[in-house]
Amino acid sequence: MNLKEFASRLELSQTTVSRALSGYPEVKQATRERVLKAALEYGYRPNTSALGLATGRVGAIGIVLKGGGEFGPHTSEFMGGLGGRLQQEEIDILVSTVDSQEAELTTYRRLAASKRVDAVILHSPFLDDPRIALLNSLRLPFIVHGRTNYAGNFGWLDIDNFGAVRQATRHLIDIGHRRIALLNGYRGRIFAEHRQEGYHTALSERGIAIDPALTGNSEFTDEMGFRLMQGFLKLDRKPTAVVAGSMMSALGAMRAIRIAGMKVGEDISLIAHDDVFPYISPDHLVPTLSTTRSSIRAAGARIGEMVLELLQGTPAETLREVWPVELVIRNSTAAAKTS
Amino acid sequence: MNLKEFASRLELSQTTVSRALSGYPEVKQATRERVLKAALEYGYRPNTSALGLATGRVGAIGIVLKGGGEFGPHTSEFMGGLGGRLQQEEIDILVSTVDSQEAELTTYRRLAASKRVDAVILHSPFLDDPRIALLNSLRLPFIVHGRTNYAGNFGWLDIDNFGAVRQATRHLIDIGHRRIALLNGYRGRIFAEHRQEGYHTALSERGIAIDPALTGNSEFTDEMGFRLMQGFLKLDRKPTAVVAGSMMSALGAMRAIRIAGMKVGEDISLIAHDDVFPYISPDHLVPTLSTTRSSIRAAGARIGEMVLELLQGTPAETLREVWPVELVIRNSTAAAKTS
DNA sequence: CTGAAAGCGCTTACAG
DNA sequence: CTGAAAGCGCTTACAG
Repeated sequence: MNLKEFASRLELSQTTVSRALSGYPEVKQATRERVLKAALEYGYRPNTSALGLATGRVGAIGIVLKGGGEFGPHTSEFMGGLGGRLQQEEIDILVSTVDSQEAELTTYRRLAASKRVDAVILHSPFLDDPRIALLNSLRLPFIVHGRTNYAGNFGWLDIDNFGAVRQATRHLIDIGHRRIALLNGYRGRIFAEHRQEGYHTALSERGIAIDPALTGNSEFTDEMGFRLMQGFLKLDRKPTAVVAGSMMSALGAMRAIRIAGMKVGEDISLIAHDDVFPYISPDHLVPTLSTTRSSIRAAGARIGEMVLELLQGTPAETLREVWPVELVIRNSTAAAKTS
Repeated sequence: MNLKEFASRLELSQTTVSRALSGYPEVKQATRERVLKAALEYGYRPNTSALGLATGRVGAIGIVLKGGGEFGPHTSEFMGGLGGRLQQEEIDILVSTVDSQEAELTTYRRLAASKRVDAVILHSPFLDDPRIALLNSLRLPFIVHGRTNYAGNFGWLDIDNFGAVRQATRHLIDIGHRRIALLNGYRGRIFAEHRQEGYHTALSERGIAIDPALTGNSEFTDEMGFRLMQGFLKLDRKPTAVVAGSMMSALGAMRAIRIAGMKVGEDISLIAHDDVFPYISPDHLVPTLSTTRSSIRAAGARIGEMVLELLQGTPAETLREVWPVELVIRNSTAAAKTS
């Protein structure tokens, strides 16, 4: 059913019905109630395309994902939070899949030119990310999950990756560890750079030399955690503690440690970054896992809110947040054995 | 830039430009080339809302996800495949998040009434799923990932869950196991029912009694695999073999087995269903993991194709596929110890 | 408080 | 092979 038919059934003009539905003040209360009730009864809803054409708003937020690796658990959780918040305003998420960085840029051009979304979420930014400049030039509103060094005027939400890893590393040093490994993301991604800095800072503060052999850069997967940990354990001077980038990396690392005949929380201490997945809890691992905790789902929800604010006219430069990260000590960390 | 401006720059009518862009045959070859070249140059693309209004097609396929659990690794992989195929036609995925079954139904009504998507993908169907009847009554085209018992006229793609588990269970029996556990999904979901039947059939065929204590029904997560396996290991008559529903369940189960001081592939045999995640390979586990293999990403891609065919007029009843599942024996399965 | 009508940016039947 | 114009279903400035 379209507006014309719906309005005629109510014996009102399209104008009045439209205004009643959109909450405009100039409609008599009784009329509005009658319209809203009838809309529910007939299941009338404005055609999105017509609405988009008339208002310029299409009620969708875009996110571009690389088909290969980016459809992972982190993205899922993030989108769960984002979608949950947007759903309250009946705004949906439009997912575009691409297979290269180049295709991603092309997709932003397409989304902007065809006015397919009201805004986009940019994620996992690089140092000086070319996507930022492109989105600015396309005048496509966006919020960044993460930060960049690009000095543009845009909103973002990031967690304190630097502080999280610095805190974790410091704690390990405090309880006697000197050979501390880091399972990090790929260089070039801002969050990985911040973590690396946090790690280096903590070590330097205590006068501990940095050994490049104790850093691994890869995806945050079980498998890569396993492989990198196996590599660490083959070193002549093995680490006695590890800071892992995610729960997935930690699971793989724990497996490698066990297979090598060592015990987590005794022979090797482990702290992982916990994005708070509903299906893997650090409290249920054996031993329970010390973590730096920050809900990526909550970040998604907040970013959804920030996008809504942005679209309502809030200046982008006021939409910037750094979330602190909490260190939670459990049983996977213990004082270094005196050798 | 809109069509009017674009056409006037080319000194052509909107009609001709529109036809050239849409590949209509009545346009002179030279004209078409000039238009296509200019479109690329100016970055002109039709406004999606206008296009949707004029044609009734909006270039998006919907998928409704429950915010809680459904944003997981299986969905991610599936969407990676789906999106990859749809992207070739510049069709995007519209994700709607809901938090209840009731909200899911409401969302289909909203999507249909507002003509927000051209079709939807239905996933994880139940026995006699109410969503099927609703989508039919809404006349919203859809393809089901999975099957249902509902006798409606619709397209679907499913893997042979029955055959996969029957085959795995049979193999374990063949190598001497009699106490075989099953880590399955929740009852009521068709795929879980099919797996349960495959398991029961294999046991019955060989005259092995079914012990309900050896079946666990839950999500396919590391944590649930761990917990359910711990439960099995507490039984007086422990299983000597396990069929796990996913790689995630298997990882948790392996952990539980190790913690109990047993060895996978020696004390306990394990076969897992492998949806082929790029980040967890059964060949890299220790021991390598025997699996029933079927790429959920490939299924997503094929379903994308089926949706496109459906929208082009292919009758739904001809769009039905059951994919066979391959049993791959690796080192996690071994002959039962003679006790 | 309500309504008639222009306009959003396309496609396409119709005319040439 | 090309174009003028109606129509898709809304919103909203304007008039009353």
